[in-house]
Amino acid sequence: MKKHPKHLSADERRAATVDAVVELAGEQNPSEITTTAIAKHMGVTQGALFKHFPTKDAILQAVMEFVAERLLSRVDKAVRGAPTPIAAIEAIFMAHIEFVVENPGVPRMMFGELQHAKLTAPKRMAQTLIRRYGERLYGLIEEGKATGELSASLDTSAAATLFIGTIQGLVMQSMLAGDVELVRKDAPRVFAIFLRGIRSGQ
Amino acid sequence: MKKHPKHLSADERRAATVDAVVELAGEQNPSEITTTAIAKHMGVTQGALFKHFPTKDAILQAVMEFVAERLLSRVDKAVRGAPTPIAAIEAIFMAHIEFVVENPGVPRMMFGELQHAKLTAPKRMAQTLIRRYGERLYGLIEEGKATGELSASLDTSAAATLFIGTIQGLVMQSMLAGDVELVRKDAPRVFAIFLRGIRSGQ
DNA sequence: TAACTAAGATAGTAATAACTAACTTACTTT
DNA sequence: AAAGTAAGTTAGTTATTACTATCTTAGTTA
Repeated sequence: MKKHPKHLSADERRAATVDAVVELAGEQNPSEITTTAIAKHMGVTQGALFKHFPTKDAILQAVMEFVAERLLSRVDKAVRGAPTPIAAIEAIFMAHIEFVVENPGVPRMMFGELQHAKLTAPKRMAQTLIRRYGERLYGLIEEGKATGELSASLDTSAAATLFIGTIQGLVMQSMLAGDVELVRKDAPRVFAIFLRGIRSGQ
Repeated sequence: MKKHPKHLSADERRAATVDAVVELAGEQNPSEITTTAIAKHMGVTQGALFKHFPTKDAILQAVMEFVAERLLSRVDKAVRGAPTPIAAIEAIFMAHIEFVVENPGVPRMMFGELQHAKLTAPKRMAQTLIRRYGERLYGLIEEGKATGELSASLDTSAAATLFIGTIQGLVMQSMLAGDVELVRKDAPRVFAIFLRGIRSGQ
């Protein structure tokens, strides 16, 4: 509910819709976000949404696509600026945390989508995102083992799982406390323990 | 849909209702579990549920109470049988994983409840459970630091957060793969990394 | 400026949700 | 065995959901 130019182009309206969903997901249970709520949040009637999306699922899919693109591009950027595998892993971690703090609705939506029994379009998007994310992690960890920075006996896929879980745990804490900023403060402390678990014995 | 004695006592019917919800949560999105689905799963009409619970929220609250009791009693049992703090922490971890594998709907329900914007009764139950769980963890970690098993410089609350996140990450993996058994296999490998992160220098 | 098109509003529909009132069946108690 | 009660069924009500058909307005092009 920021600015209300009545008429937007189709592209702009679609982008505004995605933004609205991401914002709403930061305030309320993603599974309770109705098309009416989305429309109201953008200052438009509910029916107008269906001029730009054939179905609600298509809206959610567009959101997941947007999120995937944004997050992965940040991850790639973080990797590029890091001199060593460990530095890259830490950079990814912090970039991810920053993304979560800025868009607290995103992990909640992701988790919500994954819970669906049948394989909906947005759920498939979420799966693809995590898979691609995991692949990047896997590669970096293997690289770290090769350079000797990380323990040679490290279980790579277990480490990747723990990495994602570490972030997940922080998100959960923030949901419990109802305070997103808490994540930013706790992140380095939790990451330090994770790092100690994977780096080569001094 | 196992056995259908038409008439049960109120207590039995309430227990059967809780069981039904836990089972359903293992198969489908918890937020999509309707009172109709619950009733059908127990071989009873939908209206019958409201002879035993005033509202749907009351059903969910009863489920959370049941879950909290069950999980915490397992945790306490695991602690009692462990000789050292590290052994206790590992026992809790494995007991929790076992609980999750047996009741895959539980973590999904918990996470779903926490996502609600307003503080519903079941959400408060979930918060209390995690808080009490965290307190036990905190105490054990401090104990481990005192005995020298755990690194003296360890950040206790960060370690507790990571512990929960470690389980959360495993659950997420299982939801991605759609295979709960996977958790049981991966758990020891992931826990090993966590342990390496918290225990005292080699 | 007239004609056309794209975006939005209005006012619906059908499906499904939680919940309820009235009735019926099974069990218990004396 | 009669009477009372607890448990369950039937058939609703109201509210809300995603989605849609029809009309109106704003913006663009000839």
